[in-house]
Order: sequence, then C-alpha cells, then structure tokens
Amino acid sequence: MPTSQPIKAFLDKGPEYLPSVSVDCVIFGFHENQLKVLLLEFKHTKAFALPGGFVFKEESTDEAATRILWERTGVKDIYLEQFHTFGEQNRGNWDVHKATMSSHGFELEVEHWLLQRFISIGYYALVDFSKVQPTPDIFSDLGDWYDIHQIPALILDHNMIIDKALETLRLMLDHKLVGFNLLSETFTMNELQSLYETILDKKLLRANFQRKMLSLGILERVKKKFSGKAHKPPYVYRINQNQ
Amino acid sequence: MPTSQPIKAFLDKGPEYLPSVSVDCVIFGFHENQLKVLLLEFKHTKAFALPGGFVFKEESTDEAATRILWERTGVKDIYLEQFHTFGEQNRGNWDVHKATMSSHGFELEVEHWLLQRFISIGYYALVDFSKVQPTPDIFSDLGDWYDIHQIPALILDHNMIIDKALETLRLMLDHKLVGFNLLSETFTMNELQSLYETILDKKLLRANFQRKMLSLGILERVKKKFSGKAHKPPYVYRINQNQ
DNA sequence: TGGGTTTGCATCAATTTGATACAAACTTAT
DNA sequence: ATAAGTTTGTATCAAATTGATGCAAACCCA
Repeated sequence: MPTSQPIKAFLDKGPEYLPSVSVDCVIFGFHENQLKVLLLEFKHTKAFALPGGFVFKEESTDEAATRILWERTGVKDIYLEQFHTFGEQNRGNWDVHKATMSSHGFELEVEHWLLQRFISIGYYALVDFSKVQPTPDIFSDLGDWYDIHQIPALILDHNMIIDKALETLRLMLDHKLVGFNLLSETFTMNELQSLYETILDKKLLRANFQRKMLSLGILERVKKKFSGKAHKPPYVYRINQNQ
Repeated sequence: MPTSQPIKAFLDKGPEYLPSVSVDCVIFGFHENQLKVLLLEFKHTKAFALPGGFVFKEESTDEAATRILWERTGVKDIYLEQFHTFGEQNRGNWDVHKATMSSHGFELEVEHWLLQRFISIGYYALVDFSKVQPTPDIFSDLGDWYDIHQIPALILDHNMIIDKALETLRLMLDHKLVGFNLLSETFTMNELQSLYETILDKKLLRANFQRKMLSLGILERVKKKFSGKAHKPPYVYRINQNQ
C-alpha cells in the first residue's frame, strides 16, 4: 500500500484545526434543466461524500466554507450560506475515514484526531455551472456533478445534509432572490423559469411567472437574443443588483 | 476571594465536553403584551449573558440545548429550534470568562479549556411564560426576563445572537404555526393577535387576523370565556395538533 | 333599561394570482 | 415569397386572497 506525502501533510495539520468542528458544502449547480450537486468520490474505497473540511483555528467557519468551496471549484465570490449544523452524537459510520486512510497506507490509532467526533456546519452554495471546474481533493479520484434525483449513498449523514440543503433552498427561493446565482450572468426568462421549476419540482405557468419576475423590478433587459431557433427570439436579462 | 465547590466541579468537567463547541439559547416568552428574552446576570461581574453551555461528548447538540433549557427554566418538552451557528474567529471579548472565574477565586491559565475558542450553536425556544421559573446557574445571581426592546449589553456576540433569533422567529411565524408555543394552552384570539403584533412589530386588522387564523383549521374553540369584563366574552381556543 | 365596551362576522373594494388567448418574430419547407 | 410551425411577450378575464369598514351580539355597570 503506497503512502502519500500530501496525505501525511494533511494528517499532520490536525493541531491547526479547531477540534470537533467540520464544514460540509452542498454545492448546487444547474445544467441542462437539472439541479446538480457536486460530490467527491474517494480513491480506492469508492465512497461518495460532500466536499468538506475542517476549520483552521485562525479562520471563521464562513471563511473555512469559502476556502473549501474555492479548493473544490476554483471559484471565489460564490453565493454561500450556512443552513444547519449537524450535531448528532453518532452521525454515521466513522469507519470510512479509517478505511480511507488505511487504503492510503495510514493506519490511524483509535485516538487519532480524524477519528474523533465532529459536528458539521452545513453550507450550501449556488454556483454558475459553466464557471466551475470540479476539482478532486487529495482523497478523491474525482469530483463530479450528480443530478439531485440521482444522489448515490454517501458517507455519514451526508444524504441527510443534502436533503436539508434542498429544503432550505426551496424555502429561500420564495422570499429571497437567490436563484439567479445558479445561472450565468445573463439568461432568458425561459431559463429562469426552468430553474424555478426544477428546484420547486413543479410546473409554473409561463405568463404568470414572467409577470411576477418582471414585477420585482430587478431584471434588466439586455437585448434580444438571436438564438437561431425557429421562433421569436427571447429577451436576455441581467440582474440589476443596485436597484 | 471565596472559591466555590460547584464551580470547581464545573471546571473539572472540561474533558467531558466536546471541544470548541458551545450552545446558546434565546428563550422567548410573552407576557403583558411584550416579547421577553431570558437573560442571566453573572455574580460579581454583573455581566449579562444568554443561557448557554457546552455539549457532552455523549450527547447531541440538540440534547445539550434541551438540557440547558431545562436547567434554566425547569421545563421540558419545549419548542426548541436551532437557527444559526456563530463561528467567527473572534466572537468578542473572552476576558469575561477569565474575569468571572477570577471573581470566584479561580485564576485560569491561558491554555485553560474555558478560554479556548468556541463556536456557538444558537437555539431559540418558545416557552409559556407562566410555566417558567427562571433559574440562575452557578455563575449567575439571577435569571430574569427582559423586554426584547430593552436588552442590555451582553457578553461576546450575544446581542447579535438575539437579533438573529428574532429575525428567524419572524420568518418562521409566516409559514409555520409556531407562535402558539408562547401562549398558555388555551388563549383568546386577542392574545394570539397581540403576540403576532408584538413579534412582527406592526398592527394587524382584527377582523382579517381572525379570518386568517380560523381559516387554518387548526384552532379548536373551547368555550366562551367569562372574563368579568364589561363586554362580549371572547371564545377561548386551543390548538388542534392532530388536525 | 341604556350606555360603553369588545367580540364575531358579514360585506365590499382592492389587490394578487390562475388560466387562457393572441399577435409578434423568428426559421424552415415549399 | 409565402405559408407553416415555433416560442415569446403581453393582454385579458376569472378566481382567490387580502384590506378596510360596519354592525349586531353579548357582556358589565350605573
């Protein structure tokens, strides 16, 4: 079994982290009319997990989440919000960590910091799918997008974390204009509606959706889009944040 | 300076707690048409703080919050909900703890567990004011209710925690029937309306409020109340949870 | 018995939401 | 060129919800 230098470096960082506290990120993206979540797949063990990490003693939990997000997606300035902290005593089977490290050639003793109890602060992020290059971490073969309806079994309580994140996102969509962050800078009304329909998982009436969005007064009409499609070209919108 | 046995016992418990994690409770009550928050006032130092505590290694954070709530109010089965986790690196002036302990005759070394960085998981509780006997803890002279508009300066970031709790409560009031928990088991429509007006901080039209509440279909009319007042006696309601 | 009060509810107006329709603007096929 | 087939933008009307006002009922007190 090979031992890896980066992993040793990571394990040695234990004392720099705030004990007992971890951060997990549910990174939402939107592509081809599907709501996606970014997942990591561990090397060797092939277990799936949310991108997560620990909090340095000299950073806030928000900063830690931002950092983890950046490490996983290569993007900064991302819409990121804390939504729940998961503090069950037994959040699932911690053997995964032992097994993962073992597969890398590190046999952790029972008292190792990585095998202690951690609570997890959950953050969800809304990113522009097209701007993101999923980046595996040192434990992962690959990071990839998964349709929200086709999430595999994840380690620990990560499936529950995703459920809660989605629930929160749906709630937020109602009274905060948060969805735009999942689209590129400019978008058509159709794209926006598809996004809403996907997140809320229900059909909306086109005319009424348009009326409601326009009435908010924050959509700026950029131009007609020449799509090359055989129909009237739609307007392209951008958010007018300073309105 | 006297040293106190209970405080020594508390300090010795350090190893039983999950490091870095604390819980703070914003306990809301409703009395004489005012929204109240339960605060503790420390002995000697006279600093004000939210009731809070630490999480035992063998309990969940929810259980810890429930326990702390019970210790402070003597009530179990309380509506309790986590609303935010406060994870700033510097959540305020940690000297209060050093000073408090010093005032009790304990000089803590810098590395003492109580002086380390803690994140705080915020819970808010909605309690029936009449059922609660505020109980000071070993550091506090007294626990008492404070009008939400007259909160004194609190230690650390506790003022911010209250603000966030109130914000969450207002949000929740809109789409969850959560307010009832602040009233006694039976109540009049007027009391319910006063509660809403106080939390939302705005006047509501009586007729419309009644219409809306009744339309929810969860209020059970118990009887007419003979208030002894010189007017038509109001109905008394109870929540029909199983509806 | 009448005055003062609050309660419960009806009523109507104003606003918001749901549903449908239709002309405009584009491409493609003839 | 023109007709057919799309989707888009918006108007329109019905239905539902919310805002505002009024009034009779039920109580106490004098």
